[in-house]
Amino acid sequence: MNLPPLVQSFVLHFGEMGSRWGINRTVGQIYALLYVSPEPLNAEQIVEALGISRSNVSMSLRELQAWNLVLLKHLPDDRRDFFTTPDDVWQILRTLAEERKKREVDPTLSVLREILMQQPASEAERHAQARMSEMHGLIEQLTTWYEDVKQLETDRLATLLTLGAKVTRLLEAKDKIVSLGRSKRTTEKG
Amino acid sequence: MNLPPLVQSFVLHFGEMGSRWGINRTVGQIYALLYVSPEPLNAEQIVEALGISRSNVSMSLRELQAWNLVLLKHLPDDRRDFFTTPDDVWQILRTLAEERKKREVDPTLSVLREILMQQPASEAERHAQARMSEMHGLIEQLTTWYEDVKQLETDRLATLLTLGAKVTRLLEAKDKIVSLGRSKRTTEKG
DNA sequence: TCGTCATTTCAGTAATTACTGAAATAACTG
DNA sequence: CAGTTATTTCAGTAATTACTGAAATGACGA
Repeated sequence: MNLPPLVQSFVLHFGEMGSRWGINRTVGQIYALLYVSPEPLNAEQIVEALGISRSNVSMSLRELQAWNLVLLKHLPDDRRDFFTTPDDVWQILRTLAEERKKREVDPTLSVLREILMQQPASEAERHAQARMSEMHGLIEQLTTWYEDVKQLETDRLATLLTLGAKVTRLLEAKDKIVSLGRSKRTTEKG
Repeated sequence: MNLPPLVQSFVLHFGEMGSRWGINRTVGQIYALLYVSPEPLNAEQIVEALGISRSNVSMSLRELQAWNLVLLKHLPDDRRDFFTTPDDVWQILRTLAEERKKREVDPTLSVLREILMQQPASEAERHAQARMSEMHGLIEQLTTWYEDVKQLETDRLATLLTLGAKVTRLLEAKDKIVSLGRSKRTTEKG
């Protein structure tokens, strides 16, 4: 591996993290490298930087493209492919969320729905379906929220995040008022 | 594998998904099985249900315990260990979020901080640091939000999710008012 | 059309990860 | 304490996944 020390630390870390996700070491490293590179890189440059085989780079780039995490660029009078990541980290986050949802959440939702359609043939199956239904409900609620916020432009999303707690406090205040009203009525009754 | 058909579908699906996460097939299957079981199960029951070795069950349960995804129970006059998952799916979600953060986000944050402390020795490193700093900022914003909302009780969290879009609409309304005010003032100046 | 360069494919192999069976440990009981 | 049962450990092996080098494909210009 042939990289400036700071870049190398970053690249190695992403390699290790890669295996902690579903993604593999090389894919993680290439992504990290592209992310910090000031210019788009071609396959040969990646080979040199990471010291891995040309074919491995080819396959890993293909995987990154499948994840939509990488942009393909071309320079005039040069028929090699150059790769970068989007500049905007919020955009990257969106892509990541979308792709993980597609791969990890959607299939589960559809399996759950399919199973919930079927007639339980025993008490055990009845109970299992009830549990799956709880899971299904939770996931639906989360994805509805996600579909909602993913539309937001970056600055609004940022505001929403910063607000996070404050919205909560507002809700708490509302709850207190409501419960005050309730206890007042209870008192009046008793 | 010796399970009612509906349960089996669910278990097999979780096994496959398992490998898509960092977790492995067996761990995923055991978790799914425990999740839908009406009663806590002991290791031997898991062996029979899934048709895997006793030692594999032992290791996989250990992993699930490391993730805090599983509860250990004891029956009176029985010294075997019985396992369940928490009843409350929201609690499960919280645990999952917390553990994934611990494993996937925190280490990255600390690597980023460490690198950002160092003096860049070249223009390439300077640029890399700038990129890492953007990433660091984004992750910090997300984790701050997360630390905030994870405190919420279940029903408040649910409300917050349901609200998601509406809060947004409120923000949009506020933006419009602000920008109206701004353009009015601009007009007055010109 | 041929030669060159860029990329992809893929069979073979290396590396890693998952799983098993046997033995060890641990926790109890008579 | 010896015997029984539950669990864990771990060396060996199976299975899976990652990676390589060589060959194939494709896309161009002469």
